[in-house]
Amino acid sequence: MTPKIINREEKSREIALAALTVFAEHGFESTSMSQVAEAAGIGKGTIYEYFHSKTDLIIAATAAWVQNIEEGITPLLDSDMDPLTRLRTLFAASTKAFLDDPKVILVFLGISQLVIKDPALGQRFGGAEVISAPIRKVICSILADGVAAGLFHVHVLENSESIARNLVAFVDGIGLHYVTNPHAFDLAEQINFYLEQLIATLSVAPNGDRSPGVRGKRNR
Amino acid sequence: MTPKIINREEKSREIALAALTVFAEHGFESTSMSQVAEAAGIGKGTIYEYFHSKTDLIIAATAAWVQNIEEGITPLLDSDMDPLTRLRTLFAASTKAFLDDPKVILVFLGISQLVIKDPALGQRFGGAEVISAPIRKVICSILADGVAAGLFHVHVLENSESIARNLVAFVDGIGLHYVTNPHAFDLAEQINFYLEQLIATLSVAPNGDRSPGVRGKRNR
Amino acid sequence: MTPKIINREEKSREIALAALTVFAEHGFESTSMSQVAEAAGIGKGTIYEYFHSKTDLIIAATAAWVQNIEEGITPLLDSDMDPLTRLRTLFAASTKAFLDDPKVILVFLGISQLVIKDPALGQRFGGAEVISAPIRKVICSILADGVAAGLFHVHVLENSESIARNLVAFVDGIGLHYVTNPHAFDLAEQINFYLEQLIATLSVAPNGDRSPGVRGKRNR
Amino acid sequence: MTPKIINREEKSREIALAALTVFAEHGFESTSMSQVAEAAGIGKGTIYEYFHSKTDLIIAATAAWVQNIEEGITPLLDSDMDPLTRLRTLFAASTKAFLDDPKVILVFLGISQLVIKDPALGQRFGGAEVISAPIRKVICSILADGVAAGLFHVHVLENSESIARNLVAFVDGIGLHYVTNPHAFDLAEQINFYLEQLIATLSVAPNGDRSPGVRGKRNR
DNA sequence: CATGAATGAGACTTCATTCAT
DNA sequence: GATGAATGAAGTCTCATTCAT
Repeated sequence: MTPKIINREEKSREIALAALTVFAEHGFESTSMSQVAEAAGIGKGTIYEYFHSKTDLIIAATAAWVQNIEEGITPLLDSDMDPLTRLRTLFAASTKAFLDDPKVILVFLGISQLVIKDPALGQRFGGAEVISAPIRKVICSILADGVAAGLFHVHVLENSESIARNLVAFVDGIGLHYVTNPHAFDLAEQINFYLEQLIATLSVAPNGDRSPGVRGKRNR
Repeated sequence: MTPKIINREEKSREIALAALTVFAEHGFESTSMSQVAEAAGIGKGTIYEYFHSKTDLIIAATAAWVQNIEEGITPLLDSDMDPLTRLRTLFAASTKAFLDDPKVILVFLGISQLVIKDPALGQRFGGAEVISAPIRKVICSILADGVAAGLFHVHVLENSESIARNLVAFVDGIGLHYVTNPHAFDLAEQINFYLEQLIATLSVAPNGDRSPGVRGKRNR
Repeated sequence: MTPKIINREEKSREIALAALTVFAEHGFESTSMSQVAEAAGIGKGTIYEYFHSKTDLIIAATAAWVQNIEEGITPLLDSDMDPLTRLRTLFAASTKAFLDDPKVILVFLGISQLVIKDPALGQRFGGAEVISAPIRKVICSILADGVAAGLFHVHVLENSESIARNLVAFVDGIGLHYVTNPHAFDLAEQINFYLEQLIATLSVAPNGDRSPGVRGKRNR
Repeated sequence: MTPKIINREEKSREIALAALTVFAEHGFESTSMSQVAEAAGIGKGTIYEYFHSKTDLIIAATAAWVQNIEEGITPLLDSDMDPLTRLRTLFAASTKAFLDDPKVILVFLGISQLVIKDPALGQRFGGAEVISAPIRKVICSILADGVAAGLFHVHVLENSESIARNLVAFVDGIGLHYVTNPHAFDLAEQINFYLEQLIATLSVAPNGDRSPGVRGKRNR
């Protein structure tokens, strides 16, 4: 009469997070549902009470991952720090994330492979577009604040979406290269190089000269 | 009685190229050795005469892929085109490669996952470092020529390795995002935006002012 | 505080009938207890309050099915129609049942398989013997009436059990063939052919000649 | 260079026959592929080299079964025995088959369930229609010979297909009832009763009177 | 050298049954 | 009594790899 009360929402998230951990450790295809179950501390069959298939599980795991990222960077959204510092903090965080747990990108690769192989899944899930959305949003916000503060050139505004998208793509790309051969180069240095180069491009030159880069789209 | 004379080298490459094709179509883990054999027009067991394991095969396939890329871009190395045109041509080619056959990146993802999961493999193989080497070399060459031609600032020289590495990482990153959701943005436009922004940063400003971006590394 | 008063008998039958429906739709082994629970509008665990196992459930479902049949044909038992009409009506009903809901035979197949696999179950349950009992009883009754009315030869009486058994077996057999390939033949026509042939055999010939068929058992 | 030469046809049949044995023992759904493999003396995976799925396997097993039956009864086709003896021999054989190995009908039930659940399979496979074809053919042949020999009434000819179909259906039906509860009745006696009744109906009466049963179809 | 038949470990998934609430 | 969350055994099927020919 009093059925066991379970918060399905919460338990789903628990399982998804556990899955995230093991997917990040061994990759999606190489991780068995048994491993996920063990990591979640539940029985194998229980997973299927919450997720219809392994594919559904990685989608949820990815969503949980995105949410984690989002929660981590949200403070940068409404900060009273100056935009440059916020941008550098954001990058430092991304760098640290890669250095601390380089394999998380395996989750990204896993979902990417699924989406590439089954485009219908991409339609349903959104792909990297969805994953990168929160961080792109923060970047755009910072750029807008920078323009408002007179730090960045006004033309930055009209290109902020593209700038943010490229920035995120770069970080993912360099991160992927890094985990593939961590001894080849210094990740932090490389990201920092990109960042300072970008900031220089965005900034209003001290002498008032307009940095031309941000109007690149018109040069096609 | 006359033993069949076989050029192991050549046949290995044939198989590797066939493997490249199917890996690019379905992904590494989702491709069976049978499919590879069929694509290569040989028996399943024969593959094992040339490669010790499936992992060895994707390594060879990746190497063949890199060689393909290398051959495709070598003309840009010793071209008499001006550096800017060569740079734009190089980017245009990369863009075209992604647009024409987006799934090739599955090969890259496959080898990356292997390397990430088994770092020892990374040591032996080199990871993305090796894959991107030829293209980075070409970029560095173009940059050097640009500096020599007075188009790029001299400080570009000391950072050309980093510039090239970031550039390649960006293209891989944006390409990965693209194949994951081709409807989200215009790949060519996005890559072009990055390129022109970069060129602006590298170029000697008309007024002789030094573009500050290329010295980013000093700002750490 | 007042314990809910539940008529176990009645609820058992409700569940059994719900089970009958889904077993008839998908077959016994292919139907999950969840589906039964859903069809019955109760919780999965509740089934086990009334039935010890899935096997017990199909036994009960079969019994309920038999009872349904029984109730459907009982009117033919004490009818004032003449025996021939009653016989034809009975056959027409059987034919209609097969044509209307061919899959019900899945229940029969399911229970048969169980019984065959576990003969002990057969001992406990009775198998097709029990299922066909009511209809055989009606047939025997009709035959007796027919003899009494002078329509059927008196020798029919001593063989009525065998006649009824063969008749039921035939209908099951032809029905099974039918559901297996409904396009192969016309079920109604085929059953009708059997029926009229049988009636001819049973009937007292107009000229008073004895139909020899009903004495077949003596010819062994 | 000299690949192992395997007669796929023959090995397929071997496996199918082994499958037939175990399916007949435990039923289709209750038999695991491991059991089939063990019965066939091969590895589990080997089955899938010859059959695409478990469903394909039971189709092949059924076909092999039909072929066995066919081979067993073919001698009756061109026999110089008189038609009545041939008919009785055929029935005796069927009876013996059921008594010797009652569970074979499980194969029939298994395939029937599959076909009922997936009508498309029925289209592809033919259902009971195909299984019973050879035996119906023999029956029709015997009936024709009987008419030619003046034993059976000429009207038998025009109904021989229906007679054969009903006959087979009856045997299947009574066999199914029998295996479900072998203690309920005497199978041989019951089949014999049907047979002699049928023969009586078909036969030309000694006094030249036409047996009316064979014209049943006209009585609708 | 070349082949493909054979294999068995292991993957995903289903489901009858139990039991705490 | 009633429930449904939890489970693990078991099932079907895949596939990298081996090896006799």
